[in-house]
Amino acid sequence: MEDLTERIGHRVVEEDKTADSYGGHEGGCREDTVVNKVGSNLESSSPEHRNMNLIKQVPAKSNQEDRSSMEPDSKVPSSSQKEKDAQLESARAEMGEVRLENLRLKTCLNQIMEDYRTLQMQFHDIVQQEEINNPTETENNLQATDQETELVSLTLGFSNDPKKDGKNVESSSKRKDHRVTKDGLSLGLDCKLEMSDSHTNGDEKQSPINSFKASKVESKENNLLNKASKIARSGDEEVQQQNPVRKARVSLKTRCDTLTVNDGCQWRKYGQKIAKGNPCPRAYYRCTIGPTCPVRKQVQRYVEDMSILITTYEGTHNHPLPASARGMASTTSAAASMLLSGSSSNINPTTAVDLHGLKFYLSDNSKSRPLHVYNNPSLSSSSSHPTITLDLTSTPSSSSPFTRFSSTYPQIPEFASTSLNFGSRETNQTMPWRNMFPAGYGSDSQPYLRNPLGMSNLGRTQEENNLHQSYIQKYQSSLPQHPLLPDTIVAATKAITGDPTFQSALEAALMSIIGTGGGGNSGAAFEGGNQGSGDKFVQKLK
DNA sequence: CGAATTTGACCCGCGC
DNA sequence: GCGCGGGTCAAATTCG
Repeated sequence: MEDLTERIGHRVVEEDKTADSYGGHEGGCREDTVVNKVGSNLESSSPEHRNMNLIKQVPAKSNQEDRSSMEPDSKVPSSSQKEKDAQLESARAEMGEVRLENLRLKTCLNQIMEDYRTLQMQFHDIVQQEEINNPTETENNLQATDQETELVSLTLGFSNDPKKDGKNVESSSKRKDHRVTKDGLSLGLDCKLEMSDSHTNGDEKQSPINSFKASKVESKENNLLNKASKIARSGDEEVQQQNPVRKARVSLKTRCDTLTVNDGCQWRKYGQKIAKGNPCPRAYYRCTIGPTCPVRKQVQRYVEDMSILITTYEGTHNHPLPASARGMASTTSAAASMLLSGSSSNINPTTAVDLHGLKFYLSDNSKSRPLHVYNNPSLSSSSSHPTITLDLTSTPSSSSPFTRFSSTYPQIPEFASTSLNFGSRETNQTMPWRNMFPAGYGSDSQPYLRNPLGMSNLGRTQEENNLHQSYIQKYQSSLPQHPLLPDTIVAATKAITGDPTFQSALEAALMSIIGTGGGGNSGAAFEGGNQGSGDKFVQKLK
């Protein structure tokens, strides 16, 4: 457990290296494909990787020479010919290894997909059974039995709120769990918030499904949440009144020349505002895929680097998402789940782990404010909006705001927040997610952010969570300990990774970012030939 | 002409 | 209580 992040970091780097050599589409690429992929990677690769790619090119090229040029000279081999032969031999051996590796990857991927489908079917069975058992959903069902609560275990919650008493936590978690049971995999963080909202607004008779349909009113209700919470009530509601629901936000920092990153969703702009401290206006968007979708996003240029776009997502989609948007949705909801449950674990608030270039910053967010409070005073900071920031820019360490965050945080603890920095020092140029949001990026064909499990932790059933846990444990036990990490880091990492929500968030984020060939994404290789990375990574995870 | 965007007004929370 | 700033609304405008 303790070195999960270390291992993941290790693997990401290793993956980065191997990705080029395996090239991989769908786990079964041919050698010429390797050459093509490698070639296409050259522009974006770092010098190290370029070299590696060139090395890997040799076998494939020589494979053709093998047939065409080798035969005539075979009877009178010169010294140079011997060298060539030796090269060819080694190349062949290497290719054989690659073939085997591809085969293994293929098998592994198929296995994972099979497991996933099985799980999905099991989940649907459970949902259907429950619907049969409880044909009419009423508020009574919201007071589900403990058994049912155990069946669908979610790690999200607001237990980090010191004011919240146990009773409220329990009752709210029951409602949340129930909601997820009924609504399926796509639900996440804000579904729970919505439940709380509707509950707060006295909409207790509304079933989760009905609340879905009737959620036209919901956005209004969200707006009026605080107003409504002022109305005197009894019991849980009174407690809730004292503990306004915190809406988690997920910020993405990306380099992007366009007005907004294309995340696969349809957005309608509903407002724009010049915020203090940033000459660039902040735009407000609402998801329009579902007419009642509560998801919103804010888009603003980063004041210190106008080429960086900060996109802040809030809420969870309450409708089926296009494939191109699923990865992002699962990543953001997983990150949000990590954020909301993060402070419940004993995390050193200054924990920052830099693992082979993949940096993770986690902090206690009990008083969290958006990280960009440091970097961009113009963005909002509200204690009711804990924010997790995923930095997908390639900012070097010297100018990385997150590096500054890491160093300045202890002096300004109230600005606690959580960030995952995917912009790394050494490997920025080659990280597979680096080009996630290039300018002018196609709208519906994004191969990025595929989650091979097709879900985040948010919508998991107990069985799925169990599988997930064993998956993580198996994965962890198969890896060596990192000898270089200081004990403090290891201890901090242990604390962090001990949080199952972190695990799932990390898994979802990495998986979706790296992408796989599964889940209807057949043939859609990651841009820049990193599909092989995903396959290999999946195999290693397995 | 309908949909999307723009933009000024308004509401609300927070700090002083 | 007041002012400030973030967020949202909705009428006006633009776009396809």
